[in-house]
Amino acid sequence: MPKEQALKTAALEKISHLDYFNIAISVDCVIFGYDNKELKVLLIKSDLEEFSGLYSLLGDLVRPDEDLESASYRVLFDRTGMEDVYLEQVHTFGGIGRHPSGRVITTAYYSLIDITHHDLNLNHNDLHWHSVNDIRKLAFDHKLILNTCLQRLRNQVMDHPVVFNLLQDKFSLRELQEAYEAILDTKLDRRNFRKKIAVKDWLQDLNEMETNLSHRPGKLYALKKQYRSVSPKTAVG
Amino acid sequence: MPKEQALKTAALEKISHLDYFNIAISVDCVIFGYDNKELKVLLIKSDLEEFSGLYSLLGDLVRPDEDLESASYRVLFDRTGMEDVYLEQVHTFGGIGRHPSGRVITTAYYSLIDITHHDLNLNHNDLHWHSVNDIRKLAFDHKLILNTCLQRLRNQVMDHPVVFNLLQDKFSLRELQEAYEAILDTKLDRRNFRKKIAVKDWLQDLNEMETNLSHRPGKLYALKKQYRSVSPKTAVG
DNA sequence: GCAAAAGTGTTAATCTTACACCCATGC
DNA sequence: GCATGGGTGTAAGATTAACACTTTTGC
Repeated sequence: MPKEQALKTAALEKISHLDYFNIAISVDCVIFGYDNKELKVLLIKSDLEEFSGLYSLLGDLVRPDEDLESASYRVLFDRTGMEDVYLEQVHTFGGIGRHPSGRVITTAYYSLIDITHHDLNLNHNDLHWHSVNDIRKLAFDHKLILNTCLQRLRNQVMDHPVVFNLLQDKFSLRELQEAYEAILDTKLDRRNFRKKIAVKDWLQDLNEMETNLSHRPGKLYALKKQYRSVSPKTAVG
Repeated sequence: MPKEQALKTAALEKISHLDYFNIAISVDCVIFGYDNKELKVLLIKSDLEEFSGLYSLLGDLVRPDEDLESASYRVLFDRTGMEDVYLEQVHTFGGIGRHPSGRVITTAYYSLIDITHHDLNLNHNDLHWHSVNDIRKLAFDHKLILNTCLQRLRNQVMDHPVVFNLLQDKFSLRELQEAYEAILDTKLDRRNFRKKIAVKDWLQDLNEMETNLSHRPGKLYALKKQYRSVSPKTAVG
């Protein structure tokens, strides 16, 4: 059994044997990526017997000396090697029976990362990117958590410059539109999309063009510096 | 010292002496009311020495056999005597130093109640309704929690039929508009407001009129039955 | 020259805002 | 009859949605 799984299971078993008044708190990260025109989520094979064969989100218990955001960044860094990623708290799930090893309340975060980033380094054989649309069943209540986070993401993309976190630094408007279409699971009109994005004034024209294409290349853009924020505006919904 | 305060303090002190790995989880309820054209929030004098003289939100530790919503409903019922109130989770606050007695992570809920309801029975001398606009400083990080919940409430009122939870069953459009104005802290145009509400089709015309007024009485309305929901749509933001 | 995608503007429909007059009631 | 708020419609402006043709590139 790989080292960090052993650690996690041990910690949870310890908790399930502590006195009745104990409640553990964890964070779970819904790590979204984007590839091949599909929205992906990073999952790991569940290490619990009850869920054998099922995948689960990446999470861990919160340590006494770290706040929730730090715990989420730690999970992200430990699993992906990436820092400075976009992360936002979504909801806390506290159902009594949600964890088979004992009472565990979990706070869900969603995160957006560039799946092609050089720093990305999946440190575990059982970590895989799954197409969000193909996911049927997950361990624990993680399908509900995923759905809740996906809904939140969809509610944000038109008002906040977050989709860019899924893309490389330079991108064309086509790539951007396809990312929006993957997230929203819908087709968008090209002209209207471009107008809508132009009005928001999020983009910097790089005066560069795409290369190595078998068709007319598009202009390349980057997100303006002032919008490249790791954390969202103060906790709101 | 009143009984339930003693209980809460005792529980927290116990936790602060348990081993380092312990984290307690609580819920805090931002209970909004509406009176005299002002948005109010129910607060209690803090029972902690560190915060003497300050008010705090109503909260309690989560018990091992109840989920987060149940804990919030319990706090609400114990403090106000009211059941079936509107309640919605907003955010979880987990900063390391946020509670002087030890590590306490708290999930914030906001709630809307009819301040004139017969069942309302504030069971404690130190419980008071405070105008949201007048609140400067609260115990713990409760000012931040209040602001976060207020922001969430403001984001919801135009899209979801929640304001009605602050009003009596029968209300005039003027009363409704004044409640919106109190929440949004802004003046609204009467004709435009009525059009906007009419389009949503939330209201049932009761064919009754206001009485005992020194001016022309308005029609009375009620929220249509299908919108009288205690819990919001499944956890989203 | 053909395939593929880039780039671009107009019109109709919808939604939002601003704004003013007459009416019903209690005193 | 006066004070107070109830009730109502319209026009201008802003936003959104639908829609098609020409251009550039690689092959």
